[in-house]
Amino acid sequence: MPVPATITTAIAYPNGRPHIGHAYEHIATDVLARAQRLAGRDVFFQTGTDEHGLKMAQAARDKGISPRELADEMAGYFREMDDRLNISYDRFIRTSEAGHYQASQALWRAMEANGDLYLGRYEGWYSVRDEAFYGEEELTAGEDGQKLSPQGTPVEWTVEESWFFRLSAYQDRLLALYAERPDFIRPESRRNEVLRFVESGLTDLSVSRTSFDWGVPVPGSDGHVMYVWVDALTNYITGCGYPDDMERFSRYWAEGGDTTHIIGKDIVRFHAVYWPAFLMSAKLPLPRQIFGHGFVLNRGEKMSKSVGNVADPLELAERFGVDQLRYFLCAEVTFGNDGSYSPEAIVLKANSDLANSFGNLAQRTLSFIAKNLEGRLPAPAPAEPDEALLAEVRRTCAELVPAAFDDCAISVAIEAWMRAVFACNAYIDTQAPWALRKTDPARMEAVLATLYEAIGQLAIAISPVIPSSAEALLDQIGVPAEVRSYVALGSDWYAGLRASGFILSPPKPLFPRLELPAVDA
RNA sequence: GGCGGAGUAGCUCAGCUGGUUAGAGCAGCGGAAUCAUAAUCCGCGUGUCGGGGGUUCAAGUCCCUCCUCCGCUACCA
Repeated sequence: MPVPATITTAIAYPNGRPHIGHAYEHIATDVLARAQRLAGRDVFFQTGTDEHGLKMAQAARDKGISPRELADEMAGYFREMDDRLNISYDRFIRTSEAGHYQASQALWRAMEANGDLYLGRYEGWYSVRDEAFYGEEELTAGEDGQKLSPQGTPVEWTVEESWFFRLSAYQDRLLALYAERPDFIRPESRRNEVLRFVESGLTDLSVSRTSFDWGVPVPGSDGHVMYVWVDALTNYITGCGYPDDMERFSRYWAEGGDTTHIIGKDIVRFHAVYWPAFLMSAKLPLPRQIFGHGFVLNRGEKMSKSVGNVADPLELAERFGVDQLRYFLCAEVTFGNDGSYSPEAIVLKANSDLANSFGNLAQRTLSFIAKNLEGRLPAPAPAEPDEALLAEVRRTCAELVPAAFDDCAISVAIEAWMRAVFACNAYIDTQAPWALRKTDPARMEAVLATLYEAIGQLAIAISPVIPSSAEALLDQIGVPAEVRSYVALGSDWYAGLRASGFILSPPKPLFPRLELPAVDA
């Protein structure tokens, strides 16, 4: 029995509404989680929102509401996005939950007990108006010689009492970890950056703030709240039961367990350096892998509010379809690299792969059966080409695709799947059942039976990416729920289904062809 | 500045530790077929593998150098 798999997105910082980048991360993670479930794993998939910190406090103040009110509102948008995009999370965690405060404080105490926390002073250029510290190199000089923040507000040298985490003590252990487990940080390029960063020397980390109070209180230290990353990272173990439900914890956050954090490349350091150091300090197990994915760019350009090219994922889903959007992002973007999106690209990809290749394969096969056999399932009589096709499809669906998903190589899995779809279309053209209809009805049935089975396998294989479409197709062709998994792909459901007297209803197209968008500026 | 990555067909990219005539998808052109969502199938690429130099029997694949782009270079998250 394989060990349980814990898989997480980063928790989103909800000082604004979700954008396509959040959607991308959640979709990709969902695909990986669904693939693990199909592989028979016990999966715990967590996502959520990271609600503390200065920016949230500021955003709330700007809107004239409390941070908690803002968090409630924003968390709702994120959850709505996840639900709309068919994200199969098991837990949507919010860092403002009471249980999370307990977990964060328990982690804090554990680090403190290990001697890694000490009270010190944080000094730097502080802007009262921004409520933020800035580095010397970020400052500009005003007219009168006054130093100014990047926002143009005056800064002054300020000393603030702060708790520090003895990160410097973990340099060697972290380097040993990276050396021992080359796959701890992926992809390779991110690993190199982290290695270089840690090799260059680590300084202790300021882990508390006194300048605002929207955060988890530091236990036994009035006026201090935890640095937001300390409590944000803790979300992963909160969701696994820490510290109260250690039975659950031992299942989903075990030593030698299989935890994967899917995160954006911009926050790799927090996950690959701070987080394992915190866990080592608290004597808790480490995740197995940190995967830093790339960004989705709008026509090759970074999205920003000021440019006004921020894509609303729900709008895209509404316009093109949830599965079409999911498929596009997974197929078009090599996981780990940046990718580019445009309405034309979505339409092109969805039409060519889903509507024309796979959807039409199903449609032409199923409608042929519905018309010519009145929906009765055709009798198999495997000849060489049939066996060759099924062998290829089975190898793709039961081996290649799951292996690629397991390796977080989402687009590779889809490419393999597409090759099998192409093979089916080539097969149907070569065998030409429409010609066999008059010349050799038995052979025609054998061809159709082969295709029927192949289509079922293909639908199961791709279901993590396009879950609702795959499910609709599998329902349509009567594939029993219990064989819809990678582990059951070898089972002969077709014979049983046929013996049961299943009648195929006339199919309707699975993926409507999308129209190329009118020039939308 | 330091460190790292990338520059391969019109477009998006694959090419692991160097080895047969450099590949895939999309787009384009030609043909076939007509079961199907005018979808499908077959065929078609003389690409200076960013420029230059070098190592080697052999380099997209290693070394040097130059050009361009990107990332990291710690306390906003």
